[in-house]
Amino acid sequence: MAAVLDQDGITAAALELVSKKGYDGLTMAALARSLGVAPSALYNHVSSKDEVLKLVEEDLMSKVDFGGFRTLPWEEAVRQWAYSYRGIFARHTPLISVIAVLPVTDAPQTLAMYEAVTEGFLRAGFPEKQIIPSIVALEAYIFGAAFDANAPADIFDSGRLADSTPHFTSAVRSLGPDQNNYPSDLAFSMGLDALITGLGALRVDQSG
Amino acid sequence: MAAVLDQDGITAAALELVSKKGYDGLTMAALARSLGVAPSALYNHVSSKDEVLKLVEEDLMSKVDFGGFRTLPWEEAVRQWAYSYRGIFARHTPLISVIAVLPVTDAPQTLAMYEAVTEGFLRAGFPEKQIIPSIVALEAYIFGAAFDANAPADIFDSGRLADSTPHFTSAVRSLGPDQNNYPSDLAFSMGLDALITGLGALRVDQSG
DNA sequence: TGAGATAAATGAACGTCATTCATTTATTGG
DNA sequence: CCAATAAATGAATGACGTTCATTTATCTCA
Repeated sequence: MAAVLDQDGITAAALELVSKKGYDGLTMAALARSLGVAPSALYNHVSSKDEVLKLVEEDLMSKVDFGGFRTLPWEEAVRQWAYSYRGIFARHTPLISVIAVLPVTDAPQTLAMYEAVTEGFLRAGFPEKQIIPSIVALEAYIFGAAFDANAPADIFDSGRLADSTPHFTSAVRSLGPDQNNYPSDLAFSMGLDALITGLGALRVDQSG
Repeated sequence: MAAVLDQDGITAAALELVSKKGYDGLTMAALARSLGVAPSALYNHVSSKDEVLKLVEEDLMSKVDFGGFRTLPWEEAVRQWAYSYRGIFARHTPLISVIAVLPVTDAPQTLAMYEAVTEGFLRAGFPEKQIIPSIVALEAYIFGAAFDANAPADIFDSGRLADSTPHFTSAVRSLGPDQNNYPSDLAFSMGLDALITGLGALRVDQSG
């Protein structure tokens, strides 16, 4: 029969659906409808909805910018990579629990990213043994920050319990004229700087 | 009618159910069964399954150990808090996407924690404006690390693509005798040290 | 050219969920 | 003691992922 469907098409349709309706709107039925096909037809090309999520994840990984590791100083490369990584997955947080536990074995785009990042760390003078833990630590931070990026502005509103949390409430108010001012971007920048400084100290050769 | 049910009982039953069957086993039907009640009866005490998750989350928050902020040097207090926080939520990752976006307004335990942590930061000499972003950054890292803690040991197995990712594959192998050795704990420790060092530098008065 | 073999799409069906609602049951307050 | 109320029931609903027997179209090869 004429192949109306393939994994690339499914991936593209899933991405478009997610961007329009969010992850709640990503159902097998909706996905099939957007492809003009019956839901059961999808199962000739993917084994489950989980596989659809993996396909989407791999596609997103290919969009993460790790090019700086070839051209920029290590600190700048990490920063560029981290911002790009967080920016992409902030809009795809439901995938994070999938990625964080997903073996890279069948994820070529993810592997390509790790290879480039590892090379960058080597060039920057990191001892081989420190590289994977450093990347893991950075990724943990990036994933956590991606969640944060979706928090509502009033997430730290202590409400009627403000009286019993005076120091916290005051610290929140100190952030800006708005009573509730969620500092997701500022926090990301601060923590990233701290990580870059702290991890950078592990380098043996600081010339990279 | 005799109140067989209340929010505390529901929370306790949900926690026990999760510890025995995981979050897949936490269904409204299973929860009701464990309480000897019909599923619909739950809705007299909680408005939705999401509220059950929020109740569980608050209960877990009360178990996070932030006592060090009253007694230990700032670095040690942060370390203790972070380890406790990660240890608890590593077994409850499905809650993380809920927490990260949940306003603290109706979460007294969470607020209590923030108040204590904020006080610790103040005592340690942090400028008020830096405190919330620092806590947010630490929390992002802790949440991301909680996901990591559940990764399988072979998550970095590059499989048949090992040849095309030589530096990465070698870096993974350098970690230990096991071919695939996932360094979740080591990574957490390294990143946490880096964050503590980097954020600690923001202090004005280093005596705390 | 024509006859399988095969890959792909269909539609009906299933089981699992969370959730709703009319009804029943037990307790409490006036 | 009665009425109001809080709480539990069981049946029903709709959404969802997934399966499967069946049909349909294309490809291969004699």
